Amino acid sequence: MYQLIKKEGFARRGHFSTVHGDFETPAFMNVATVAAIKGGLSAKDLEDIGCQVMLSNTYHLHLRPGDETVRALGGIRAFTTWTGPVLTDSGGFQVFSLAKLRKIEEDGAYFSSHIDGRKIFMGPEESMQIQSNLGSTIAMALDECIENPSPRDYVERSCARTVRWLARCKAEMSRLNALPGTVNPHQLLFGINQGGTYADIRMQNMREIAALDLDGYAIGGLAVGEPTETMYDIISAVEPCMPADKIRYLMGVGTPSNIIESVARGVDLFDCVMPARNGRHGHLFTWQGVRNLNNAKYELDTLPIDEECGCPVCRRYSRAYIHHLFKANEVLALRLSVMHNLYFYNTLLQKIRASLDDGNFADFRARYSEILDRRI
RNA sequence: GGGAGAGUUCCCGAGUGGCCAAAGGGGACAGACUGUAAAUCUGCUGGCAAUGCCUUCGAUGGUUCGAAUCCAUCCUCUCCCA
Repeated sequence: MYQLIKKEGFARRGHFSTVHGDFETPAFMNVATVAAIKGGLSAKDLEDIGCQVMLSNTYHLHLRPGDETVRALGGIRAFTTWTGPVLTDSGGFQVFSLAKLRKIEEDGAYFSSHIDGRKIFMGPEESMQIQSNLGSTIAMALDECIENPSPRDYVERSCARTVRWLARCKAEMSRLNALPGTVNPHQLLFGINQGGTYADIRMQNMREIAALDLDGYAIGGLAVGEPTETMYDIISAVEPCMPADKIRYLMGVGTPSNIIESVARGVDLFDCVMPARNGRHGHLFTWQGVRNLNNAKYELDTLPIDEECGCPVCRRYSRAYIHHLFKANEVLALRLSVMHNLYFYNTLLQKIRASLDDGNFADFRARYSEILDRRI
């Protein structure tokens, strides 16, 4: 499934093959939490902006429209018409982000639905069953994403429980894949490394889950409160413990610079809401840095968002026009901005891959890592 | 011609003697956002040598220790009756 093509330092150029199509790594997954990219983008739009993998969410789709409904409609891919690979997150991040609405016990997490308040239970088996119904290419194990910083004893107990959950996820996934009528009988399962900001816990946890021989491994629980340098240090500490022949996914990260720096530390796969959310809020990523198109200085600016960008938005519209759309509160502002930002992220990863192919990733990193996050 | 009412800081609008540089919206300006409870949230919006001072609530004059608030006149606008 994962094939390592080439290395430059710790950075890895690879290829990942699935029953729903292959993708090149390092790769960025475009986040469609509720089976739609917020801001008004469709599966067709994803094709137009260079998306390789779409990501959706177990918790959200379980609540609405319901995973049984998605299954009845042929699975998430048929439902959305996205024909490529799909990764579904397990609901583990909602254990973190909906902390005020949930309670964690050994069997799983109890939520109060953020939509109508009704009680939801999601344990490892339930998460796997929902993801099986969604029929994604890759399912994520149910974990607890712990906020940083957290007390060491809590992190140790939480990690131990997440490992127990992981074993249950693996068993349940095997059972579900073997059932007749399963939407995707070849559904893959990725495990998730946790351990907060404690390098030794992280490393020990990584060795434990590596022993389960899963289809891929994620680093979770980063970019949730700790300083960026701490995040980089944790990645570097965990990396030697990760199986070299398995894909590595850094969950929920990050800024363009975070991605370049994480590739440099051995990460293959990313996802982040930032390009979509910040785009909706007027922040546009460019090869010179980040522009806030809400700013008054763009009122009469006839240039495209990014003169170096070849996206459908930059080929046609001016900063002044999109600035106006934001001021006028038009949904087109969101759509155009998210489209540009996702194109930028997908292109960023494409350029990273090209630089690895050419053996000059170090040059690429030196040129862009600093400037892409700065505000202009 | 007769009667009633209204004019507040960029806009709408609250405020009827001190706690008022003046509530609350809107707009403007700026910031945040990292496995999406987010088309959201936060800050700011008279001036200054700034724990204070100055200018400001249609205009002018007055009452008062003190006026956006009370009185007089004027200006402008709205509504009703002729």
